[in-house]
Amino acid sequence: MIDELIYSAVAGYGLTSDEIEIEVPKHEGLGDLSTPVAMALAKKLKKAPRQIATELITHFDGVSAFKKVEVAGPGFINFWLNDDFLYSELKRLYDENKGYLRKNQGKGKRVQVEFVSANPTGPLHLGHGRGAALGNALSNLLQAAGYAVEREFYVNDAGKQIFNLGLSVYARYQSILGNDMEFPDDGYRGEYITELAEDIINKEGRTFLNSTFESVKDFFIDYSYKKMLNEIKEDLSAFGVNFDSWQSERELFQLQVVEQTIADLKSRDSLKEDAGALWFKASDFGDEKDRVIIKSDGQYTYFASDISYHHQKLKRGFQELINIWGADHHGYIPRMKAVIKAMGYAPDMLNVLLVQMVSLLRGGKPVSMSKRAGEFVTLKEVVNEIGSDIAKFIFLTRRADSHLSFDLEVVKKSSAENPVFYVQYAYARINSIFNKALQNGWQLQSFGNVNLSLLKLPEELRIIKKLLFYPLLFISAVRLREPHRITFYLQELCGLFHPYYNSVRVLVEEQQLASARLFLCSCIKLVIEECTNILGVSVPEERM
RNA sequence: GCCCCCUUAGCUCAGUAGGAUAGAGCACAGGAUUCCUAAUCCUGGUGCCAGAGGUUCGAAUCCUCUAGGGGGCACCA
Repeated sequence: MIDELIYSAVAGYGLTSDEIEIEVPKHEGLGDLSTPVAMALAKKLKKAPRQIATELITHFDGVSAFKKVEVAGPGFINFWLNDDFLYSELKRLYDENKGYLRKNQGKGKRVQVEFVSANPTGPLHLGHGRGAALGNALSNLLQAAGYAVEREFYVNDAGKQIFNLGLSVYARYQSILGNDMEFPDDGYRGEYITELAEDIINKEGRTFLNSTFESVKDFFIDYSYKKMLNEIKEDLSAFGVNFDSWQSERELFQLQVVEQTIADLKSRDSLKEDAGALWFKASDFGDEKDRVIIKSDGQYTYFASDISYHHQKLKRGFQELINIWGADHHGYIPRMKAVIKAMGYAPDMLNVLLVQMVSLLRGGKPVSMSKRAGEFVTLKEVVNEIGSDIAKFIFLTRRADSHLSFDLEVVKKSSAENPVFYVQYAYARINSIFNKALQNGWQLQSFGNVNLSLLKLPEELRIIKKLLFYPLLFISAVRLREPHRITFYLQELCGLFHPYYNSVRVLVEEQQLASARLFLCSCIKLVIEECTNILGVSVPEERM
């Protein structure tokens, strides 16, 4: 690999490869690759950066990969690659495929990615979809980088929200059957509550008409949340997002995990009693104040089971915990980190990625999304309307931590607003070239002695470099835990392919040249597949 | 009041382990199809990187303050 050549040259200066930045310069006149490492070393060595750079480049004398190595600007080292080197690397890319494209940064490290984890008190909304798309892509990305990834959905099937759900359905049930009762203030009001109530009427009739909620609550609660959870599973599955495990909150109580965690914290002297409640001394571990675990009425807070959930995650042996949360939970991070610290683990084992709000427009007008009021756009509706590929791609063309707004009408109507088509179309075109080639009697074995040095056009060399530099991009996407970088790369790659397709014919008369170009197309196809697999977006085999 | 995030072209957004002349798509205008898919391509220009200070060889990127937008500050979940 190219980066390794550079690493080895600088090795004598006591830098690890992590500290050596390699970048693709913004302008072509500045070389194919570049490193500012001499400038980084300047402080350390107390020497002028250009002087260091001038020394460094002597290491590249006679390295056949480089056509030219130059010191430029304040001390950049710019590299121009030999065409022959590009061709042989491209062959390696084709032969080794994923082995070439991926870098094993994880080395088997066990990472859990917990995402979505929506309360099963209603359907998934669009914001959940963003979390789902991100969690899914991030998991794929880390997996590709050699991490042992487990995807988990935490099911809040205990506590007050579930209770409210059951109560809401109960109230609706009663009122549909003519028993007028006041609807609970903090109840859920969506249409789906009525559907649940009607469901129960269809199955059980008027059985519960004169029962108090207390006497039938288990039935109403369990029926309702299980049904909602099922719908959530179906919606996610339709969205193309799957989990390895679903951790039930209830189970944590039943298996006494919560008690054990509290006992553990007690033994570490991290708890205190005050005003009849049990507190976690979060302020000892960097949080701004202490937090209640058991209320003075004896009830556990939500925080209690969350603590034990994370405790259990750590005990399960994960070396890194990634939580994808809505940005409205950001205030929760310090206390969770405090818990990790209190339990004797490094707080940076917990990595919380915040996903900002999604605001949805329809024809320029905002669509409101309040769950309680029952007016929200569900993930399902959006997926039905625009498809999961478009939805995912839009979510993944933004940084997680930036507010996102998109307009359903715009996204639907104007295909140009859907960059995913641009990518899919490139893929379909490549397939189409191959179909045509096969019809013409061309055979795959032709790659055996393909002569890549026929790929001399500037467009071709540009594409080859783009392909070969994918691993650099991959590394930084993994390091930063930012799948959206893959999305942008993909658009750039296709942005090179389409013009090429338009101006250069692949299946030319001259067999050797056609073969070389087909080879190039094959490599583009491999990389598109790799990227879209990570993003969780489909690519069409055939005509679009 | 305190805390977190955001502010980059008309719009939607990239670019931040400090690096060279800050990018893309859309929108707008004109053009391209005897030929592997026109959901494509080509040609047009746009920036007080919200503002002001600071740190240094170098700042959209780091620090401080200000303004605007969003979110959070429960013995709720």
